[in-house]
Amino acid sequence: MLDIKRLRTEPELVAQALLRKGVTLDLDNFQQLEAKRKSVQVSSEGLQAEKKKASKLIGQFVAQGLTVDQAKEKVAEQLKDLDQQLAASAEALQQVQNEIEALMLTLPNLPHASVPDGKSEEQNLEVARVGQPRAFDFPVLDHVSLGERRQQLDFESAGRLTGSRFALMRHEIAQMHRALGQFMLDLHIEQHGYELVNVPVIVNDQTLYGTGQLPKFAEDLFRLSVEQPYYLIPTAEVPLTNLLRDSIVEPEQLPFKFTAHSLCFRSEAGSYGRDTRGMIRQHQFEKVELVQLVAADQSYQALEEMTAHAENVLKALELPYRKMLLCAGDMGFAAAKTYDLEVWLPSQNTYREISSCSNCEDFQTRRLQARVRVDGKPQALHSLNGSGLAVGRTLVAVLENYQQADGSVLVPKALQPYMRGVERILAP
RNA sequence: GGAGGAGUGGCAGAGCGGUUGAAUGCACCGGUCUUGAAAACCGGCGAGGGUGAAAGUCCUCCGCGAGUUCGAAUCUCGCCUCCUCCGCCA
Repeated sequence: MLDIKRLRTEPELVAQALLRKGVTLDLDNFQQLEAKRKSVQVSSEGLQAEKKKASKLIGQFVAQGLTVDQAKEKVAEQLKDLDQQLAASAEALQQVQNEIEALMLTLPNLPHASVPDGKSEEQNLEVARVGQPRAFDFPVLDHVSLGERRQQLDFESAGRLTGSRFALMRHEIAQMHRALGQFMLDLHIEQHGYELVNVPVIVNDQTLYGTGQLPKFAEDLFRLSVEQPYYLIPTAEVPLTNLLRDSIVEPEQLPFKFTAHSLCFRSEAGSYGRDTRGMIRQHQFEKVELVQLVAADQSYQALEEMTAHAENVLKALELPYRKMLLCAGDMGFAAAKTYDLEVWLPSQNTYREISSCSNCEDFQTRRLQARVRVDGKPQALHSLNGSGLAVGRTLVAVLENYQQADGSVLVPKALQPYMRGVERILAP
């Protein structure tokens, strides 16, 4: 959530920044609401103060020896009509505040100054290109053909067991998938200094409000049909970032660096017809997530580091990729600055997103009340999240980039220790 | 699932209807003393929000939500979490 104080003090600036994200803020409406809120809140709190005083007065009289009825008699004049006014005033206040809150919840984070203008992914900026796409002297297969040829990728069974956009992996492909997750976790724990966390994949609505998935993006989530407001997580970012909710930490505890390997669930509403073939876009997938909670003045350095941590996975697996700086209009709701990593997919002859690393600044932590004590005063932390990496898409990239003419797939050197030394899978 | 018990500030722990945002201790910060440190002593020390140029001032918060009352940390109801015992279970 945006800082409402900023909206009050520099509304034009905020509106301009929002425009870069493609959001038009009705300033007149906002300022009207604010004016109303101010007057109603001042009078409401004034009435409340009056009532408190009167009640305390009764207490004093009783302490001096009057009976309760006598005491009430003495302040009856003051209390007259107060209740009615107060009730009306409190209700009015609640209503304006609800309206303002509802408005605030729809506003995305502001883009950082270093983020380029742009409406969609066409305006994203390529900032680095690493590795050379391999030249193939045979017709390349996509991962679906590679996997189905040996009955190790089975979308038909998954479709029967559940429905579309689910995958079933077997044997060597299932093993490689598992190995990838373990390999990534170890890298982040041992080389990059992250703490391993095993998170629940079901969370309540409050948690999803904290990171900004609710209320705006409810249709992207799977909600459980139980009495409680329980949802499947769309990413481990949700539980990891919420770990520091309602807490004030000491500066020396920073930075918090969490990693988790989890299942992720997305309803993918509104993406019918996109990436329908294969494992690129699934309702259920695995991801190794990186989350950092850092001091406000450290977050942009942390973003560079965290992106490098994700890149190190691709480098270790020797997968060609490029690093994109997202333009303002293509960024997510909570992000102030985002780098996407896109891996080369030979079958599509293009780069496809495999990681997204964002600095959310204090957009999430403000709601979460995740703070650090600086000079005795609580200050909102900055939160960052990044995929390190999406495991299913990494599997796709390995299968396709390491494929051989006979339909087999070489195992990347770095992955072999995680597959008991196996050097090749899907051999004919 | 059944039966009991408990949720108060960073922690421990009082308060169980009246000027209580909350005693006391520990921790923490500042000071006195000391060559220095420790001890001792003195003082300070929750969060969120409103208003104000500021000093200040006001509101809210004792797990969460309703209710009773002029007044609730204290009473009533519902929910959540944790602990103990029984049952079931991976």
